[in-house]
Amino acid sequence: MSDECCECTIVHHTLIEAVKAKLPQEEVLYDLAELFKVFGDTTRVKIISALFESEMCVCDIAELLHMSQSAISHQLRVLRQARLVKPRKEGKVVFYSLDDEHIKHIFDAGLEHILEPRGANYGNS
Amino acid sequence: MSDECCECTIVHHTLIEAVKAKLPQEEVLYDLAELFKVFGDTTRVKIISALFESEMCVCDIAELLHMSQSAISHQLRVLRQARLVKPRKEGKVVFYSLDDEHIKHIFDAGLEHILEPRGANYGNS
DNA sequence: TTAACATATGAATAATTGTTCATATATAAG
DNA sequence: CTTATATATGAACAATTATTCATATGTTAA
Repeated sequence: MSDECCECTIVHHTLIEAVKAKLPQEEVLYDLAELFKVFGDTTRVKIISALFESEMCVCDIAELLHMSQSAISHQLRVLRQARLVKPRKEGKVVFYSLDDEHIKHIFDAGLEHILEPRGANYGNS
Repeated sequence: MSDECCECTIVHHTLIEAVKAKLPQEEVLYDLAELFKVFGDTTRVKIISALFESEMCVCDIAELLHMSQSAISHQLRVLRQARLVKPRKEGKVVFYSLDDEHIKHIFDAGLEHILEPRGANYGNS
């Protein structure tokens, strides 16, 4: 609980303890980061975006995004493992669709931020 | 618009064109992925989570998360560039706070998915 | 069974990214 | 000015990750 990790001396200990007490469980924050990581790739965002419109087979997605079947299949696995998409098998063909409506919420919440008119730009120092 | 990139033959061209017409602009999807990428790191998720409770200085955050000032400062830059946090300078000390309420929406939408009771697990094939 | 095809997956490679270390900048105090 | 301190940042390194290539699995049709 002391200053072992931080070389500063102006530390607001009371505040830190108060915030620490309110932080969600470590595991929840880890899982949350893992989830957002899945959304943090253009290819996967495109796949999700496409599946908002319609269920699609692997082949269609590959064609739509001009990417290899293998690349799409690998990404679908990541999306499956995050429970974002679910497969439906019909003969040789596997159709993927979105697993639940939370995905739309996450997506739209992100869009809100992206499409917001920009004020001061803090990015360039 | 043909099969150059996909070795499959069962391609639903009509569907693909329909979906393609409805996809958001390439740039929007790219920016969206970039935004989620920022949320896709445990350290940054923890910082954001902490700032929900209170504005904090760099030093406090470093102490809270048991990390170096440098590491936190680097991550705050990423968050700044994504317009997720904003700095407030007070003498030598810089206090950071969340830039807008969209962040809470994104965060909560992610939590919805994380905390949902799990049904079939598609992840392990 | 064999051939054809849609999808999945392991290994390798290239690119991206988080942290550390050293150091720079900026502000306050002496 | 000089010193001390809070924060920022460039470079290097380690770890992670997306795609490609080759191949495996599973299903249909002959």
